[in-house]
Amino acid sequence: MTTDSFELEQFLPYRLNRAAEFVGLRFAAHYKAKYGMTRPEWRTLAALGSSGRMTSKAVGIHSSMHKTKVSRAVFALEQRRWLKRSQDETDRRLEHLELTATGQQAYRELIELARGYQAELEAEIGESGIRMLATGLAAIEQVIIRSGKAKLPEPDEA
Amino acid sequence: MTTDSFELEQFLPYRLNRAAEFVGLRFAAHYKAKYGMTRPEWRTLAALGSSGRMTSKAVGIHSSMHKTKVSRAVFALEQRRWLKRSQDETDRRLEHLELTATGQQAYRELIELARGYQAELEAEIGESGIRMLATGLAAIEQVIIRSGKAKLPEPDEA
DNA sequence: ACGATATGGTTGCAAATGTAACCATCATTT
DNA sequence: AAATGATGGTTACATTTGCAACCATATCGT
Repeated sequence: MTTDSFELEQFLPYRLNRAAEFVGLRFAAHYKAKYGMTRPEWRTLAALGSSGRMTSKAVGIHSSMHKTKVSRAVFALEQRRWLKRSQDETDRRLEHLELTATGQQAYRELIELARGYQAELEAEIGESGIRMLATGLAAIEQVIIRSGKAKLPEPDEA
Repeated sequence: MTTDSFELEQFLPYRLNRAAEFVGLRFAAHYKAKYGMTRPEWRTLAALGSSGRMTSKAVGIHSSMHKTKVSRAVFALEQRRWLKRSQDETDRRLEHLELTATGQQAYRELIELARGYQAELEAEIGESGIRMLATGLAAIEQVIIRSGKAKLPEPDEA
């Protein structure tokens, strides 16, 4: 009986993925063209830029990225002299990351780009569309948090 | 002036991507565990299962996948004897794809899985959340279509 | 009818990613 | 204080991906 129609077009995971991919790639094209940076790098920069000095682990939590992605992004940004590491004195396992002056400059430019893109999106999607989307996403975020993949970064700390 | 706060948490591409990843991976875990199949394979199966005989290119359009992804997925499904190809008689460049009996059986099971998961999601997210999300996604889909990445498959044809 | 161009589809190669194992350090137990 | 186990972070390896070049066939312009 339940053998009737199934349309990919109506399937939520599919729709979400397609929308995310479209919206994400279009933005990535901007910073990739302008700064040759990858998404993990952009996210790392954004995390450090907005929340300041923090560890790799904290970056991962802030930006929902796996250890290894963060590790490689940090390495790349370090090469570029956009960030510097410093060992924690009391716990020598962890190192604190911080944007350099150049890094902060790049951050400022990048968030301008991001704001511009978000505005562009809002114009295309329409105000009510955006509001609804945001509400729906918030609901999913709740599910994510409940599911244990929580983040919610307090002003400092993981 | 515009140098004030920027939070990744509020950035639409980021939020969309995280939600899509969460929702998508959780579903993928189901069919990966049960059938050892990849997402491109699942999408291909879904496209062929719901719309019947069509070409690789059409599959790509139906499921928003790049040529190469489709090509590889088709190959995998063929190995598994879930689909068979047949040359078009009048245009020998293209080949038509069709699910075998086994493939159709797998399809039926898979869409049961998908329906179950979608129901689960709706329960977690809540009815109003789902409605809003769907509306927001529809708005984005309009943008995608206008942007030239259209799909909109007529009963047959690319 | 012939060269240029386009189209469906595959493949080679480089880059991105995920997984698991790993290293070093810290915490806990005894 | 030694053994056990956790934790932050990196790395090796296999898999997945994207891009561009490619092959074969078809179409278009002349």
